[in-house]
Amino acid sequence: MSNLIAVKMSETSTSARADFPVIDQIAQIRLHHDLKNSCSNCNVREHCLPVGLSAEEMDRINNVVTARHTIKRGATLFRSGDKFTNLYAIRTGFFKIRVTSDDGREQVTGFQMSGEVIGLDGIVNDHHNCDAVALEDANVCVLPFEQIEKLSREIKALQHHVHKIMSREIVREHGVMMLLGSMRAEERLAAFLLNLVSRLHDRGFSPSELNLRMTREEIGSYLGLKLETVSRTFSKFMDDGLIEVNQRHVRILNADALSHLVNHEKCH
Amino acid sequence: MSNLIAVKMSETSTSARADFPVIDQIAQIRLHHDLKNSCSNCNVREHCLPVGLSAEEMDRINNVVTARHTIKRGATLFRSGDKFTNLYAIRTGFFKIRVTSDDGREQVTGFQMSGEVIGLDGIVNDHHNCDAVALEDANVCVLPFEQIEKLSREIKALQHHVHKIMSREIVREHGVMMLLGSMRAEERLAAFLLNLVSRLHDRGFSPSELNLRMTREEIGSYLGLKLETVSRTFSKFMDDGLIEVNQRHVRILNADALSHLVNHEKCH
DNA sequence: GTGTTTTGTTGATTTATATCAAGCCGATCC
DNA sequence: GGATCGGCTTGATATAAATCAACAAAACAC
Repeated sequence: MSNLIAVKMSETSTSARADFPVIDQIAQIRLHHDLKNSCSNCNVREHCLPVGLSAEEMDRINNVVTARHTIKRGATLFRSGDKFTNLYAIRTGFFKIRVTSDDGREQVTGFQMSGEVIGLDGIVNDHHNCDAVALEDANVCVLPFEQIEKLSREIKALQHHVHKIMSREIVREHGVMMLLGSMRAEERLAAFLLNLVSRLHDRGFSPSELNLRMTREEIGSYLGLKLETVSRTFSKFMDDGLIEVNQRHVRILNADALSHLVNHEKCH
Repeated sequence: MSNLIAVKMSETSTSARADFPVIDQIAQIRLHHDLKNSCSNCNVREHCLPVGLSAEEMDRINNVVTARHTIKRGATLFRSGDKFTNLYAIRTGFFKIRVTSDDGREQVTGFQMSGEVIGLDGIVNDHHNCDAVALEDANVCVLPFEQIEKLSREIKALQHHVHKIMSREIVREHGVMMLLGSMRAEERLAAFLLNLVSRLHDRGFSPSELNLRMTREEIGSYLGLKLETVSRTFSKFMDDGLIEVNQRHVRILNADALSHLVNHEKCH
């Protein structure tokens, strides 16, 4: 009980500094399904789990999560070609997902944060087709996919939740395709910042401040731009008073203007 | 029985002219689950359905497909905002899938053909987030999603197949993001042509000839290019002897060179 | 069949972004 | 504390693709 309160307080304090919570450094742990580690007490459960589960259903799902992994900054959780066996629910930390073409070109396809589930790409061919690289020390729940499928056959709400997670990813990628296919550099960066800050806000962080976990080059890869263009566009947004940038710390001063940039194609 | 033979013969002949089969024009039909219309006799079943189903399982899945729609060229099967209730398996015909931004910009996110399942985008919010527009007269099986979910809980192979279809879409979109984010115009068009012709080949059509069902503008939207650039790139490929273009008919003369273009970033 | 619209091609020019290059800043390491 | 290195910024220049424009060729309508 006191544990629960401590977690909530630490949430508040980290939220105030517009940053991610610091996590402990245990390399890998087998769970003993104590209160502290159960899904029902996890502060990202509203992202990973369906709502309205019975206590019994919650318990069964909890039993599927038999392990957690801690991934150090810079390490990969899985990489292209790896055999697919698990999905991973991010508890804490921040990942980039990237695909690599035959000739070695890299493309970042997403930045994923706590509460998000990664690894769905592996289902179709039983092997992953992308790499998941931790951009800060991270902690993930290991979800053996066969067990998820088994339980999905028994718990309707879980089944639908899994479908929603996959559909959400498809819709998200539609948005990225729109961004890459028909937006200009400023629009892309504005959309990127607004998306990030909104997702962080959902998780109790500041609606106007964020700490970027990725380099300009990684942002560029995601947005289909070169790092110099990303840097220049940040500078332009600063000059225009839309944001304040200090290294990787960004404060959004005029979200409306950014949003207007995204939604209203500049007239020529 | 004679019906089956007729279908196979028509397949062969259409395949020979590197084109899609012409379809009948019934606006909408309720199925009577006769032999002719059953999934087990459908010539795209290997795409829509899992392999190794028992006769009883096949029959139960067949009963989910209670309707078909015929969509005329230019008509939409579903559009953004529509309530989501069904997935659609394309029997014949060709669709473009497009998303539209708030300010009216369109982005084609995919071109889907027979055997492919569309509508997955609608699951997450109970509403579709994109439009499916027929680029030629089309015929689709209507798959009420609730029933798909119900049957998926009972037939393990169907459940996994649904998951694979969604995962395949995620992986496909990764590829498009790579294309849009890090390839140049020639590479994009080469990748597009090779992808199209390969999917057509899977369906029994020519491995080197295809009839484009979309305009240069639609290709451009998909590839993040303007129609003039698409046209010029076609011309360049012709000049280089890689392809032969007559209107919308394309013959691939040097697939290796196209493939080399995609996989080997041009040195500067 | 003729007129009209849509679609596609090609050329001239502009422009957004990439590329090349230099220097700066902050972190890390002896 | 100074040296080193990765990450970032900014300027000058190059370039791929967009834009503007004219026209040709199909497709469609009546």
